[in-house]
Amino acid sequence: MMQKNLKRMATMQRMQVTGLELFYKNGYYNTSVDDILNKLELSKGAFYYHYESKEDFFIQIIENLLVRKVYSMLIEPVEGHENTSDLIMQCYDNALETAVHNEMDFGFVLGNFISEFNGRNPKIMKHLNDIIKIWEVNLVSVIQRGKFEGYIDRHADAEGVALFIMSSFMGVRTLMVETAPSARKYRFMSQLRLFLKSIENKQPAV
Amino acid sequence: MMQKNLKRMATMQRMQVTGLELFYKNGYYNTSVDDILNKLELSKGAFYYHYESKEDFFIQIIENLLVRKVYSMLIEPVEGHENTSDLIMQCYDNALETAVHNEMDFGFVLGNFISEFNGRNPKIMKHLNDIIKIWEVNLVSVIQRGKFEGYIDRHADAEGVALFIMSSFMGVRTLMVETAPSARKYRFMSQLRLFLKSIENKQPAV
DNA sequence: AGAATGACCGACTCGTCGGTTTGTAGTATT
DNA sequence: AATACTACAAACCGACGAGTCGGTCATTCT
Repeated sequence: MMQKNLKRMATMQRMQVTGLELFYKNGYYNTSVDDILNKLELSKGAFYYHYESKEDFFIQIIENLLVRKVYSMLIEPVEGHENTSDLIMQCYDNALETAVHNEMDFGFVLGNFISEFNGRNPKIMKHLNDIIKIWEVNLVSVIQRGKFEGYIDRHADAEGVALFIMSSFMGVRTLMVETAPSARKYRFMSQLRLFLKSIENKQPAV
Repeated sequence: MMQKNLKRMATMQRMQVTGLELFYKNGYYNTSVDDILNKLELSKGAFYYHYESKEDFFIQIIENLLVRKVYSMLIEPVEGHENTSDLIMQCYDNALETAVHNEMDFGFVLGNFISEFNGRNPKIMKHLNDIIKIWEVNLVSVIQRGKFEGYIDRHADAEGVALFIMSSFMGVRTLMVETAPSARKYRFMSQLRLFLKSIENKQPAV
């Protein structure tokens, strides 16, 4: 009976992975359940045996895949105890690198879905916003800690800095989709570095 | 015979204005031609008398409405000869204010459509990208001029700064859609001010 | 007045998509 | 061996949406 459950979960997992891939590529409303099923060579019956609806399916994708990916790509990497702005730089440099190679980076996936569901599906929006909040809260606390540990200027506004970083990151991803992603990444990172330098603590505790 | 043309253009204009409104609110693929027609109390026949297809209709909206709005909201306001960063601040402060009141601001409209059409409709993407390019080229040249006129540090990377401003603006609009738009606008503008201060010319020519 | 044309109506086609229902091969249970 | 349940398959339903088409009616031209 553990075997049973394993099979069930394997199929659901396959559906979710392919689902996220297609939803990301074509948009949620532009991807039919059949598109996903065809790719997996499964039938409608299989889908509605495991999920209540397309919406339910998508929410499970958010909870199972999106949340974890955002965690591992945008949250965990900045949680070390080294110099705060170095950590942030490395994290976002890395995240943008996946974008250059046209892979899914999950900060952008998030931004895409938010603009797709905003004002259209409050239920899904709530789940997406929860992820944004987790990201934001974490970034704020990382910056706060940077202040305590002497890396960041004590006068810096942690909420403001976090918002600015998140905004510029999500925005540059939109601008990288068509034109010279690699050059734009480089330019963007240079400016982000300047910005982070400007809020570093000038008289670090020795 | 001029009367004729006037009637034609009036109807087409009404369709486009309502079309943009609904496309913005619900997305392009999520808005049916009938939705627009019902709101205007017009029929399918009227629509396909004036436009070849839904796509043709949308492209005309871009050329007639979007381009001009971006011009008047994001390009013209920064073209004065006062202090460059002041002009930029005022322009984006103003653009975000419309966002706070849930109106259409056209930087965001642009970002929304880009993420909706990216990878799905190359033809429309081309038109949207053209607007982005116009915006970018203009912002770069404004910063260049700011350097010549002594407002901006000569060592600043104009392309980088422009990209950073555009990115952060488009990004913060996404983050303003659900949570505390007014507070986020304030925080964002503070950080933008800091960033612009950091590239101002420290020894202005007297 | 009669013909032509511009602007529009509304019914219809044809395809798509979310969701339902019925059936069934394999596996586990009793 | 009979039963029941899991994990699907396949056919189907109703809606909705883009685009078509024959027709209408007022205005303009001749």
